[in-house]
Amino acid sequence: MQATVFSPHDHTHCVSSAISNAQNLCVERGVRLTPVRQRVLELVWRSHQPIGAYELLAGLVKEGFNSAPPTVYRALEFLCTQGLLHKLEGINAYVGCCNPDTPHQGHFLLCKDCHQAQELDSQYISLAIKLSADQHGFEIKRHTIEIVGTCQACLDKPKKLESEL
Amino acid sequence: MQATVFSPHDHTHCVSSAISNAQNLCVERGVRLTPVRQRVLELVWRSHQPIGAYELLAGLVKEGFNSAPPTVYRALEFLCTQGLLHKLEGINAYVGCCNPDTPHQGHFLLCKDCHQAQELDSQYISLAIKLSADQHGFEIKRHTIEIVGTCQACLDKPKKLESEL
DNA sequence: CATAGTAGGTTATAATATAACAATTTGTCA
DNA sequence: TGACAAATTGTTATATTATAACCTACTATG
Repeated sequence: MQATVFSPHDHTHCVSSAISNAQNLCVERGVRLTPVRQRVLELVWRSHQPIGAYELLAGLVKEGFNSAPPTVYRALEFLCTQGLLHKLEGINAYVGCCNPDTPHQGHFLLCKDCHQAQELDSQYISLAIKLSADQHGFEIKRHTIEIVGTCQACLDKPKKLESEL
Repeated sequence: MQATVFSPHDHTHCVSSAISNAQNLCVERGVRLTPVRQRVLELVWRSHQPIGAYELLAGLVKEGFNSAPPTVYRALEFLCTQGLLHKLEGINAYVGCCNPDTPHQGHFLLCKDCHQAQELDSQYISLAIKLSADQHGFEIKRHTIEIVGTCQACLDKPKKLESEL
């Protein structure tokens, strides 16, 4: 089985490579990965789960950044526009994009037990969507695919007892 | 081309048949389509676009129903649970389900010009999603598919002049 | 170093959603 | 029927998510 966010891995490495990748991309594109933006990106990547705007804001505050919502929302907007993050609409939370070099739409598996999000890259899903849209003469701008359920790791865990629920 | 919400049609008919269908379904299932619930369902169906909770609430108030948010959110929860409505997560709005008899997940085309939502029933999309999930040993509970773009009708309209934008 | 454009600071508020508890209605069965 | 349990709705308050508007500061470039 391939490595996923659901399986154990060295997450520190994920974070640092995501940041240096983002730095390179921003230079190439002539856009600025300012301190706030980079910090938000790091905070998202450090989180083992999709993370909400206000939780990110709390993280920024701890490090002396401005504490007003627009700060974090502006950074998030920039990062999403650059394809460095994806927003999960179903839960109002953000996750790092694994492959920001090639612009694409996020497809996600969201585990309702461990709350982790695995980004998919399925040509089949994209194709099926394109076919359906074409049948309706519909021109696609972007799409949101969020699949909620239980990941392999959580399925393998022993079931919780009633008393623990 | 098949009839869609994007093409002209007698919407009054859509509303009344949706309501009577809902009434039958609720009887069959032994659940109660109370006045508030039915009114919310009607308001959603009457709207030619996906409609938000607070706009629905305003509609309820006009007719003497209670004006507090829980009123409408409870009705929406009931209607979504019964599969009579779908929620569009990307825009926090609700649309009537065209086929509530057979429980299913909604797949939607959302036109960013006319703001109408067309529900799809694509086996290909469902299958592609199932395949991807299976590859990851992921057990699907539900999924959200929202495709944003421009519908056929809006593509056919003459482009707006700069001055009109 | 002027200046235009971009980014960030600050205050206020809008929009969306839920918690908690009380009151009422409905179904059911002794 | 009348009493009780369960479901529904009313009510108040508040939590959560997001943006508007306006001002200040930084940055790149000629």
